[in-house]
Amino acid sequence: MTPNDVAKRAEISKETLRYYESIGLVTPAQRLANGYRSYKPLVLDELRFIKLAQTAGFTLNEIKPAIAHLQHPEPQCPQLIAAIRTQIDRVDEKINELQAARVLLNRWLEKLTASP
Amino acid sequence: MTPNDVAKRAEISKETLRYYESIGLVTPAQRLANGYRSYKPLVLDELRFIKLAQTAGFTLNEIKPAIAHLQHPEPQCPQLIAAIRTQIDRVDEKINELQAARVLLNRWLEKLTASP
DNA sequence: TTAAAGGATGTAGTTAACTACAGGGTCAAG
DNA sequence: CTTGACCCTGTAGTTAACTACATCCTTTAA
Repeated sequence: MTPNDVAKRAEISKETLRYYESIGLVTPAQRLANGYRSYKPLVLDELRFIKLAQTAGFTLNEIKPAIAHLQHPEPQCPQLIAAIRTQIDRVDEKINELQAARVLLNRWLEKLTASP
Repeated sequence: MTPNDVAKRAEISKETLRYYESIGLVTPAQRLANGYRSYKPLVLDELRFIKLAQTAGFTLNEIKPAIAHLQHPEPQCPQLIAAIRTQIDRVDEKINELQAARVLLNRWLEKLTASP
């Protein structure tokens, strides 16, 4: 796949794709004879994961090792399992925070829409 | 309250507090004869809200009008009510995204912990 | 064969949200 | 009457995550 294809499919810009590759976040594309990048479909999974992780509030630096582990799925790797568990905990924490925020917003709304 | 007090109570740095005031995010402190800042307790509510809104993924620019409305709670202000509803929707959206991320992480975990 | 579309590299600029000086003032305690 | 803990302003630096050039190369369609 060309950078353009990947960018369109993953709904990111080509520049961002290059940036991700430059910081070693996604697996680098292979190169054709002319030097053009050629991506494997795997990169789409990586990008999908990156997006999800970002909305989950993780930074690219935090996402990096997870992606790296994704590449080398040594079965039963206990570190990876622990890492995922940690990430799940952090997602849960974020969800709780958001729900707290939601409650607060709702309280306001009630105050404002209550009979004057 | 002194800047120090506020910072400690709100668990932010004095610099951040000054920064928030400088961009017009929180209600400015009154000044004593010597020029020192003196904050009203209200600022603590504002800071608490800012923290919540930030964890909810809102930027300071998005938070600003909400805070401003907080100051002038004209009863039945329909714009404020609409704004809060919008914010609630966005929080819900974020929660959904996080839950999707959680599902994905769990799937991975299951794959890895399944019988080899 | 040339023009458009896309590709490559390197570097510089941007935005958000802080964070850290530098250089000076105030004030209570000892 | 000085020391230490705060306070002030202004400005510059930092980090993350892009985003935008500038400059040059390759391939395909007309």
